Amino acid sequence: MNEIRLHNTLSGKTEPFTPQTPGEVKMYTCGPTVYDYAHIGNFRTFIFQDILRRFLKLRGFKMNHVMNLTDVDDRIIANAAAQKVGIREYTEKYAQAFFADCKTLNVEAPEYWVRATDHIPEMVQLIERLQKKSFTYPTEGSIYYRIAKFPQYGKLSKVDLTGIQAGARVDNDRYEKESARDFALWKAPKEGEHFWETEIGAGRPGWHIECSAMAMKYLGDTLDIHTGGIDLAFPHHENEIAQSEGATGKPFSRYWLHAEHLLVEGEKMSKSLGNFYTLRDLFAKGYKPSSLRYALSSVPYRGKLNFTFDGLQQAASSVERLRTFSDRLKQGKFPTGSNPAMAASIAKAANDFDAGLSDDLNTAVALAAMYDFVREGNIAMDKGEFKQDEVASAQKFLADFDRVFAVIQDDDAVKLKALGFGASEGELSDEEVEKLITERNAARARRDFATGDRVRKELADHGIILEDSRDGSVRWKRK
RNA sequence: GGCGCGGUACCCAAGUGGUAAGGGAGAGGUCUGCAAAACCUUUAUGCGUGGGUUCGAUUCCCACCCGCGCCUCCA
Repeated sequence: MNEIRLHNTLSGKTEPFTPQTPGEVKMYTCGPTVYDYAHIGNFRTFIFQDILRRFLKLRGFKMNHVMNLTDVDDRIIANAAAQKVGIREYTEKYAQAFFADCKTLNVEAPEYWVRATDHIPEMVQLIERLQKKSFTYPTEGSIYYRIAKFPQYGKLSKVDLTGIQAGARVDNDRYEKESARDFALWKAPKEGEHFWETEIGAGRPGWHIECSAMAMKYLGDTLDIHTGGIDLAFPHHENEIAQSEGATGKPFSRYWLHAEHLLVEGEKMSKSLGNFYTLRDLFAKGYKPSSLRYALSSVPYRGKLNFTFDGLQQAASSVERLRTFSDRLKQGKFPTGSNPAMAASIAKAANDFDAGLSDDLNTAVALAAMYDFVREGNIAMDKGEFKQDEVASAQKFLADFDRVFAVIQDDDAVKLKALGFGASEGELSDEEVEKLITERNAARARRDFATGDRVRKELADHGIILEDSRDGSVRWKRK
């Protein structure tokens, strides 16, 4: 067990991680705004936080993890109005799609999924607390946060407020603010917009207040870890800090972790460049969920990830290598006895794996540890030197690996089918495959290789790959 | 302009003051009836460029070039 170290945006340093309560981690993740399907950039961040929570769980921590769905904002209000449906109805579709996408990518459900619109009273209460402490001021029915009252503002993102003039308008907000950086806690209703009637007036919440209110409701005043995409550090997280710490006077989160963005083919992903992808776009092109998960998790979270289709293909090959080895371990017949060298190799790999992830989730190093073991394991198996006594510990290591990376277990076809992909016509059933393999074996037994190869070709045309092994048995898999 | 990130082989990518992990791809080979899988060899005397510090730098310092992000909604 290596010391877990995480890079804290707050300090700008990589620090040893210890939760407030031993053995238990209070974590909050800024989830998606459900106004559309989530894209691969979103999932880079969500897979990062998933790997973090999975690793912490592997290390024995009990997770108390909250993830929100922002289901009220300008885009949602505008889109729902355009479609003449309520915002709940509008967002429900995308919320369900998001859950399905998470499931498809093996992004674990947090302990709590929370929605902004289910927590209006909590937000109102928090705003009232801030009002009592003079952190707010009203303007034309809206309520703003007075940043001048919170001197530490900027400590997370290191923004420098000098030069921002009071009263300046830096956006097209039509309400008057005392200072340009002041932000809305509560927005007065606009004509025809959805609004809530509350103790602090009619209106709807500003964007930042939901996270403060929900995080503190479920996790208490001080969280252990708060995660999100790098773009959220400012202003979203900075504002969360201002709101929460303004109200409680206590640190809001002890560690802040931010995932870098991804690029697509070296460029910023954007709809206008035509390089904007949702999961469904990729699955429709025939890529597998496991390939995407691998591609998005193999580059450590703090660096930019250049997403390319070539990279997706490479990821598919890498996953295949792991799966082939895993199958070999499962199906192989190993000689009795033990092999101390192999036992040592497994132990070293397991430790290197843990050391990699412990070092601020260095997934590249963790993967390298696995591949080192795969190579050594294959060599030993080829020589018949992989013994029964090591099977259990090897499988344990693979299982632990997959508790974090979650790519070895092969259920891509099932996942795709659930989303309505795959299941291409002409797909062979397992029985049909087995029948053809039997046919081929018979042909090979009488050294009729022409027939045997014809059957193999037929199977290949249906996406079935055969592997003849030395003992005469045949392994097969779907491409 | 302010703050920040990055530039390592064909591609992805880790990394350290002492001479470059791992994966993918290509080439050759072993095994195989042939494949597939696996394994072996091979592909950076060099880690954006130019200086400096040092016995020694890819790793530290300075300058410069290039790409990118945030500063306004954004994972």
